[in-house]
Amino acid sequence: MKSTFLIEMQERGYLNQCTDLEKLDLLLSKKSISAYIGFDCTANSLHVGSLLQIMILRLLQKHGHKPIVLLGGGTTLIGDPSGKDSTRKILNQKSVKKNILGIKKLFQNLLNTKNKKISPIFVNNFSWLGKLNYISFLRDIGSQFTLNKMLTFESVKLRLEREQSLSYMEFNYMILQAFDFYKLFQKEKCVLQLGGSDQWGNIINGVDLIRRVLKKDAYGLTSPLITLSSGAKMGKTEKGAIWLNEKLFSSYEYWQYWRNTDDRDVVKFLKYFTDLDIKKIKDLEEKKEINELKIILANEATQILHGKSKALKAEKAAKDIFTLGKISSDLPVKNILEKDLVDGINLLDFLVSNNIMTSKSEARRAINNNGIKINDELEIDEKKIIKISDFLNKNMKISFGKKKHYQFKII
RNA sequence: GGAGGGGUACCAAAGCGGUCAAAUGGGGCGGGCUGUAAACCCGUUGACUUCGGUCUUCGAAAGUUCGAAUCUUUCCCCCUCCA
Repeated sequence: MKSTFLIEMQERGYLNQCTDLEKLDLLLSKKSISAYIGFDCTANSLHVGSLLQIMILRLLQKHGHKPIVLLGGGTTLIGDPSGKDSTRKILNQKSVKKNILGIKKLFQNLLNTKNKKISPIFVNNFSWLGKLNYISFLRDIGSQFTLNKMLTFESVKLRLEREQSLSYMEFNYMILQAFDFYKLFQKEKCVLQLGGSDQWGNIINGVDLIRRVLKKDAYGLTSPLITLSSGAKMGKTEKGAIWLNEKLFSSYEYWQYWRNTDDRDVVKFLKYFTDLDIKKIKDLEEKKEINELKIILANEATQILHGKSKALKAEKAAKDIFTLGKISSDLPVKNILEKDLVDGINLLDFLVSNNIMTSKSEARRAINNNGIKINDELEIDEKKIIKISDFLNKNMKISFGKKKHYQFKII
């Protein structure tokens, strides 16, 4: 391989399948190109499950290519059936719009927006899908797809085999995604679509469409599905997703997520989710002890998403809490109004309203299981009222279990 | 289109008139051990509660009954066999 982008893709283990690796390599080594990845807008933030795709966009920039971030404002209204064995609920336009704003904001930190040559282009496929004319779309694009072929795709086959219903609407998803690629090829000279391995079917449809209608070459490249050594899916703790948006998942929690990586996954994740180069990772692997590696992983990963100072703070907080066993001033802080504390706040309500627990029953259970600590002291009274006196120098720490710590400050 | 089997909590799966907020396993959460890991052990796992209970949940709706996840009817969905 000649192209530095593909070489690094391979080294890091991002490479799964390509429509034509040799030709693509030749093209990439000769000139700078535009490549796109589509993101579903089913929530107002992305979660760790999308992180690998984001890392690939970053890598693209690193090697001088231009990323296109396609926000699926149109396709999210339809719902991609790939990899799902049942129809998911359909969002309305308003929430999709809101989600797009949230997701777009994430990319500001994650991608290089300063260097004009490689700064990302954001597109929303609703801008063309939203005004399609049904008849002409069927004639121009629909005619290029045969049912015979469409029925052979994994996403379709799976549903049909299991006799799970697949609506006509969802069945069209792959055509819409193919059309996206076609549009971007025309509008932005985008010659490459990237995606997870579950997108393979959708991607080759786009490549085919471009070849057939425009008689031009375009390429598709997929990354492998990440599985954890424990067998679980990446990105979800069962309690909830690991969100990238700091409001949903604080930088401290994010740091902890990586710090708690399974031993067996650490090196793999260093390659996947940090900017450290491969040599450096090999070197670290030999020289550092596993827990040090985890800290490096947590620092690097947090830095990419939340910036260096947040990463350092998270590390410092972890050190204070776990190594020194003291209350840390570097935890993210939530402010509490002094006037709200005058009458005191019921602990159960406090835990729920600050998203530490999802229900009062859960909070009761946590207390009964010796899981709640206030300022590092076990709290066993579920009727406890939080008062100003629970704050030391206007600060209070609540811990749930050994790992989750929350800091509150009176203002 | 015909015949049979089935839809139970996050998942799998038992229950088949009251003792059922529903056995068991997996998963989750908390505790212990440890290295903030894995493995293992213990506890816990619908919501609200003045801790007496109350409310919602066994595909959907209606009904029988003092009482239904359990019986009846209709509907929806899945599986197997036949056409």
